[in-house]
Amino acid sequence: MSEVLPRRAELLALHTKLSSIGTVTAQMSLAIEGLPLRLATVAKGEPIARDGEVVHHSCLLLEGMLHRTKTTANGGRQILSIHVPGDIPDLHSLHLSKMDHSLVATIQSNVAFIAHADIKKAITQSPPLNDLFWRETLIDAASFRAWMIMLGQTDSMARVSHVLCELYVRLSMVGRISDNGFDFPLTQSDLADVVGTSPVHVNRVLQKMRALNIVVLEDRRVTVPSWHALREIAQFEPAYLHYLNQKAGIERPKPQWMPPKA
Amino acid sequence: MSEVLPRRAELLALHTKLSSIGTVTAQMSLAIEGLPLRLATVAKGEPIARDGEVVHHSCLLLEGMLHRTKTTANGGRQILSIHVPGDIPDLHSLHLSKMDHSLVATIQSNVAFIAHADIKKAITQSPPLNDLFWRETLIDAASFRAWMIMLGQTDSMARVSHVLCELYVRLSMVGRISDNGFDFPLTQSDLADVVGTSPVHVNRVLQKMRALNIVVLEDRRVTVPSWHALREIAQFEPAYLHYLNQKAGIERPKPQWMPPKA
DNA sequence: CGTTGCTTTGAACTAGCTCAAGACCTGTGG
DNA sequence: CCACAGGTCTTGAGCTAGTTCAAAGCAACG
Repeated sequence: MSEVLPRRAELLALHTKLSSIGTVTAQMSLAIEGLPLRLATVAKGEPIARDGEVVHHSCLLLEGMLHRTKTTANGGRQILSIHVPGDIPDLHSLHLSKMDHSLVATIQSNVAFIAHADIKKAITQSPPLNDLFWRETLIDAASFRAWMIMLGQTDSMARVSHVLCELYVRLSMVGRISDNGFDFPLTQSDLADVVGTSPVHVNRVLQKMRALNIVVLEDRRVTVPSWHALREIAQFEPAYLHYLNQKAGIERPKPQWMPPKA
Repeated sequence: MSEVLPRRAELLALHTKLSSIGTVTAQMSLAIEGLPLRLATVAKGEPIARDGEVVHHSCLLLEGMLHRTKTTANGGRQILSIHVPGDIPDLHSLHLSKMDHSLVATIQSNVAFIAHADIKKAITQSPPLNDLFWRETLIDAASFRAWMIMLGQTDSMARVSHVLCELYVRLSMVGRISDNGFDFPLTQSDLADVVGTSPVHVNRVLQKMRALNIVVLEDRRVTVPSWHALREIAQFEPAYLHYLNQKAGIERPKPQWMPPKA
């Protein structure tokens, strides 16, 4: 991908992610290396940032899965996004420090907290890094737009397919796809709160997709026997993810990078 | 709002908008003043930027209304956002130059195009302006999240209410509310593509709301007899708009600023 | 006046919901 | 080793919010 790999192993996923959406020069790499990290492990279900809270750091996901969620006054819950290693799901808090939703660990995850002050110092020193981080938050927004379209315009099968397609592509960029599938820790109820339907209905949709051999969700793992069919049902067009590698996600996405064995 | 008013009349709405979401110093004001503008009038229905196109300028809305829209492969259409004077709806194209949706004039509108190169120069010279523009795009994203919640979790009456609440608040910030209402150029079909239901159903919802005297949409104009009731139905919480004036939108929002008579 | 675009109405239909119960699995404590 | 509790998945059956199709009413405009 890029010439300069980070010395710190924790930063590999971030580096891969940033390289997939922009150019990471040696100088930018250096600026990133210099960021003071506070490593932490977050247990499944634990909040990292709460709705309404004012935060002074952002959170880089190293390993595991996070999601953003908002509970409505009527007891509903909408999951707003799902995050994979290399993501900084609350980077927006840099300029919007009061959270308007919660960030939660989907499974036990390793994260690195980075103080806003340190990020600001780094991006002031490196304008290209400022722009790349900004771009990252803009792609985030593009993803919201894609989810709005899925929620507003498509039926439940297409919605489920869209979410799985997007995850497949994003996980493949950071080398988390194996055997045509990936670990998927959400319950069917959680998935219902992603796609805006009832858990019962999600169950029936998943059964149908399983029967059609399009996608199999079993034992917290998604297997995709037919990428073509899945993509077709979702009408999935990965352009909105704005990866530099144009072809990413149109054919069955190949893992772009392999994580080193622990 | 702020001490320093722009000398150029075109920039009033922008200045008001920026002041409502952040601090605009004299120096920032100067940097904005220096931006070369290309003024233009766009006819109703005309695209300003097309899905898939690569753009090299952004568009400041001076007067009128714009909306972002995406047409799906199955012939569906989702309206992603509605824009009021002072907005720069495609500011994101600064770092995401390939459009993943279209920007269209809802009615005949006056706009000012600003070249990306000029914006980049201005925000490089003024880091606070960089941050304020970034913040603007982040609030945009927050709005998408709010719409996702409305689409995923609420019934059609709440959806319609939400959209009207948000518009009411945002228009009030730039002084476009009069007689407890505002001009609303969307047809019922357009509104259906905002809230993700059929036009027929929007019609019935509007009739019900009219009967309950919550909101009256007639002759391209929205009148809100009961802000309290409207807000209640939408469960509208304007915190996500991240206005500095905390109270904006909780009580019936007062026009924050009055446009000068032409 | 005739066309065009928007709104309104009716009536049949359906995707997805709710409620409720049973099956299954995993971990915990006795 | 068993029993039980709690979470998840599955199934059935009746219900409802919203859809589709088609037609009619109503402006505004040339």
